Amino acid sequence: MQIFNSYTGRKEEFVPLQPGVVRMYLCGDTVYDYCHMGHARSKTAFDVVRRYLMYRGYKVTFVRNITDIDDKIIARAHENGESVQELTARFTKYMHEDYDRLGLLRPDFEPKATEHVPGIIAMIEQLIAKDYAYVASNGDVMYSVSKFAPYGKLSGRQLSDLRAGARVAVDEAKRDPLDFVLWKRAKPGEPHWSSPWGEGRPGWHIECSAMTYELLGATFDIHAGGMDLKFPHHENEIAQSCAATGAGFAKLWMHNGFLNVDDEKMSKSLNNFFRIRDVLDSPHVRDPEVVRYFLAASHYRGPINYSVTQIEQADAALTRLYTALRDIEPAESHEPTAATRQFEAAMDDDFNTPEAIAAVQGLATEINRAKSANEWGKASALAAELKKLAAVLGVLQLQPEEFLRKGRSGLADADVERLIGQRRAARAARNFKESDQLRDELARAGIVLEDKPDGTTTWRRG
RNA sequence: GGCUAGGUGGCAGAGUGGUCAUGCAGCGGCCUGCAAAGCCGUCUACGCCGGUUCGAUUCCGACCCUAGCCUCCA
Repeated sequence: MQIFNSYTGRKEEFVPLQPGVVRMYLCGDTVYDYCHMGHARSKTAFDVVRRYLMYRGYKVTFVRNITDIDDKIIARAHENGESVQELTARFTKYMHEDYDRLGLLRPDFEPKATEHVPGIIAMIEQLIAKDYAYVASNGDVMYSVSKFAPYGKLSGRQLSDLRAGARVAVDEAKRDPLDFVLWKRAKPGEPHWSSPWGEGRPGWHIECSAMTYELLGATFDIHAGGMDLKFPHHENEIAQSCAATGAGFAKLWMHNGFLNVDDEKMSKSLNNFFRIRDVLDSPHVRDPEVVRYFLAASHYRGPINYSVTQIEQADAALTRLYTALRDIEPAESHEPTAATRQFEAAMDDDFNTPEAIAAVQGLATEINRAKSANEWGKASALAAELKKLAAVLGVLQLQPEEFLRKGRSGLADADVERLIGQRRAARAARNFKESDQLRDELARAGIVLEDKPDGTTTWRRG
């Protein structure tokens, strides 16, 4: 299996540190607001990575953190007139709701920054002892970037370039403008923990270093996150962890591309911001699997453009798969066909989900051919294969009729059945004028009818 | 300004030194009372200019354009 390593900029053969076991860390969210589609993209991309590693027989330990203390959280809690705990508990709950709806497998560990303060303090003490960190004049503890020679390697930057491009106002307390905060002295009224440097709280970057160390060890297999975290967050994690432990930290770095809207980054200021729950509740999304299909239809490292058109295309493509599975009972077991080989080859090549989807769609065509030829045993075996592969992408987990009849448009199921009954009577009487009128009426309500050779009629929401 | 990705047919989106991506949409056919679904067939491509090559969308160089990062951010 080849995986693109952001650290080296190359595809590399994946060899876990321990045979058969993969330890993986994904940067989670800061819980001060609802999760948006960008979060969905990143989490779904690595959910697919995790599922495929499991499909390949690895035992995967998957850690995704929750940042439940930082400047934005404190500011938002203050605005809302609620405590930090109330705010973060609420948005953690919403996050779980959204991620569960998206069908993300729950992490094996979901550490919170506030529950790992002792480990954070211990690591900062290590860094000070090894002279990688210092207590600044304002009482904050800073990481001294210039002490860590490989700084900038992950993001391909030179310290000199960074300094030249720095647009940050120079902080008097820092010895170098690129130094970053490990421990922040608490201002009055802010949440705080006792430390050797007085009452304060952790900086943002240190939590991931401390929590990976505690849960996965000094070195582990895969560290993943969004492109935007590459610098400075992941660069800083490397600096902290390697300096503190003297070991190698993550063996492989994976970064997902952005989710854009109208070819621009999604942002609140551009008013092109989409929450996960609003998208899942929108009329174009009959089921969250549509969103998963949309996300899997692009490669995880490239940019992806969110639009209603894209969602509709994903719905059409997924509808095709479910349509193929209609009227078939998937077999208990099956022999893998060329589609499985194509799927695995695609996924083995840095998780090429678009190519994997091509294999899945090809399988749907094979099923339809088998059905046309009345080869039901073959269709049944292929259906089992299709469902198994699709499960890696997190789709095709519903009963076909359940998916196809979902949707917000149109009539209640009972009304649909009643009108179909009337139409059946009209057709039996060869009153095609009336039967076509009934079909048109249903079509206007978003119901698509399909007459089968045996005289029965099935329906779906279009 | 520095750094990083990318520019593929009507739309979306893979990939490859010379033969098919895939889905949707279009067109022709089969099926159907007519449709729908399905099947068969089929048309629209590889930013621009050079170079390497028997042959480049694919390799190399220049150029143009787009997005992202350099500041919290998936």
